[in-house]
Amino acid sequence: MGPKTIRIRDVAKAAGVSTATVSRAISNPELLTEATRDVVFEAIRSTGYRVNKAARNLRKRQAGAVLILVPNLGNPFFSQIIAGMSEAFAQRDYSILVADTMGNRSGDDQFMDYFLDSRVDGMICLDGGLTLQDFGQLEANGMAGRVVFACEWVDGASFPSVRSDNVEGARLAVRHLYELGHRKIAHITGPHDNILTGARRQGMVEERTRLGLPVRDEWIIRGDFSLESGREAAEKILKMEERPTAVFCASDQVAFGLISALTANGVRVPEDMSVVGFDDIELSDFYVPALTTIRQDRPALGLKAASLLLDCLNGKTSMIQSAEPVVLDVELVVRQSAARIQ
Amino acid sequence: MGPKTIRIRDVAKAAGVSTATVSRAISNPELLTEATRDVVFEAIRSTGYRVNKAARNLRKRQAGAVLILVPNLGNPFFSQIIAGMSEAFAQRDYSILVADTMGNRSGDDQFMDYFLDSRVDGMICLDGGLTLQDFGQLEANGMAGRVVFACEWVDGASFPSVRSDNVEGARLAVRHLYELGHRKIAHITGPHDNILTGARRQGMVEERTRLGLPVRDEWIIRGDFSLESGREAAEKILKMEERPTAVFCASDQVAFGLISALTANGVRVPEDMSVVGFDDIELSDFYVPALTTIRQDRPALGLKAASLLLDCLNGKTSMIQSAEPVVLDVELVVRQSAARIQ
DNA sequence: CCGTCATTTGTAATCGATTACATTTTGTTG
DNA sequence: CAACAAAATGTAATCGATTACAAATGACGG
Repeated sequence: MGPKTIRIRDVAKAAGVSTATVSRAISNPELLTEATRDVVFEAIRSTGYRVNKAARNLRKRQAGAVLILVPNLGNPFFSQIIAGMSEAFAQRDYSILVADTMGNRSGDDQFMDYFLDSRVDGMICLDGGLTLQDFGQLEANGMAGRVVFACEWVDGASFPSVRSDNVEGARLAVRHLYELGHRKIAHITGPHDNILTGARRQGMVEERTRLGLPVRDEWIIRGDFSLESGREAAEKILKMEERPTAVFCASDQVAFGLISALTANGVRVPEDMSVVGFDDIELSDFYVPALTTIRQDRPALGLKAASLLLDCLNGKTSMIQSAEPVVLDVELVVRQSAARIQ
Repeated sequence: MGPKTIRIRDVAKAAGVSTATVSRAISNPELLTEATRDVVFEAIRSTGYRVNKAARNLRKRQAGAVLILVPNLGNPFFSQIIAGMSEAFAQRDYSILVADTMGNRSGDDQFMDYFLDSRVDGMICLDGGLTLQDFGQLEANGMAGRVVFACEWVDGASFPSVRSDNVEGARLAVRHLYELGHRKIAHITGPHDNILTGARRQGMVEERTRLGLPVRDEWIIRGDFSLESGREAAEKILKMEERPTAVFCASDQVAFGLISALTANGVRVPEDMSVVGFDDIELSDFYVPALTTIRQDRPALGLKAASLLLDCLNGKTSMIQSAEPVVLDVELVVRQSAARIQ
């Protein structure tokens, strides 16, 4: 039996005041006389009191926690964003629950349970793969205004969101390759139902058209952001009758998979083929060759998403209204994986 | 404003029974007649009732959540372990809170707050950097028996733990290099105060001695598991008067940092220098060259740690007693970064 | 020194589920 | 069918903090 728990009542007794006063000392200190406040705080210290969150949450009808929904925790891109968010939430005394959807498109709405069980007050969704049906659910249960999207988003749904300028990122990548003399540029996309896939491909195609580059259907290869899909794409590229001289990949992981397989097949990067990624995860600077890529500002993404959600939860309705997505600038990071065409 | 919440009382009314019966239908269905059970479940379905976790937690004096304490969420090695755990906990209806210590050795015991605020019932600690003082705290607050260590651990403290066979892993690495003809083998360690650092270095040194290999102090280079420290180590190696022909790194990330910097300086891996890592994160198979490394079974680690903790929390004291650490086998994964000496 | 209003503090209801204990129902047996 | 045990269900206290409302205290002008 551990030391028996100290309730607010015990503190009240020790301080010679009512429980209401103790409660106020904690959450609205300005309501109290300096004298009482001091007495109460002293009592809190001497008893070692800590508020019981379960009781508080029950009474205040809130959970004191937020859910972060990630498509793949194993991907460092996401885990580093989370690291950023966690700070913002910890400061405001929210706990963070993390759930990995594992690309689970089986529509079991598991994330919904967190809301329905009142385990969380809000959610940051890093997974744009939610179906519109899920959204019906969300709104029907009055959870609109408690959800913020980060990185990904859902077309047609008007939740606050923070994202990088994906279209511009793709343009930057293509332009960079163009300036290095490349004309035959391929693209490995993300999964076909992903919203980022669309944005990045769109930017890529637009810029390619604008620059008057040749177009070949087979130069747009379907991937899924994963290492493995980069490897698979490499095989396709090696078999092409007209091989591109450069590839823009929808993620750094894809780029790694691609380079790894190309190298294994005797195609040197960047001498024989230039490669550009997207994300700029930490490893990109340490790959061989160091990866030229588009940087997303992960800390800013996490922080901004966190503060958007906090605003929503604290009734800053102005924020909720502004369904204008927050779009963060991206940046081309030039390293060694893309070179002037030989 | 949403549809007003449905309380257990509402279900009771709908089913024509008492709240106690409803509660029992949910948590001890075997106590009820099949008939009443059916009536209650039907009422639950028709009302769309969901238990309020805050109320339950308050009454049951538990939190329904566990804390996972990670030294660095950005490291895929950890995030992939978490992915494994999360499944085990979700099944048993526990939420997981994730906190990143960010290598925070400032002794602010932040993780303690989660317990004291009764936000979590238990913790899995992936960070062996806790000081003995922290442990005094833990035990003083009756939190022994609620903590499980995974991967890392703390010497002298007797918490249940799951870990890989680090010593054997290091031996395997050295032996492999030996068999490839290497005699001058260096080692880049983890941070000096880390428990894994000790185990891996010990295995390395033991095997080196056993095989009668030459010893040079400067061949043991201090790192900290990070990419950057691998890069720094490369500089030291390049300046050595007697350069080793192979390096065993305490983590895959270190190996990447090392290879990246060596390559940038014209030292080819594996032709001029062999490198072996530790962990076998997903990327290792996609690095250039693909990394020869020691595989830790991450899914098993996560799963085992999770079930150990669940056992503890559910009073399987037999488990708590057995302070014998669970040690999982490691495996040498041969790829391209270590080659026969030329 | 009193009345009025503002400030500070206290009392007790409340959040919603669980469970000890009490009561009723069912089943068994002589 | 009475008598009793076992099984099923109900009643109400409880977990611990918050807060609406009530009461007390203090300030101040006349």
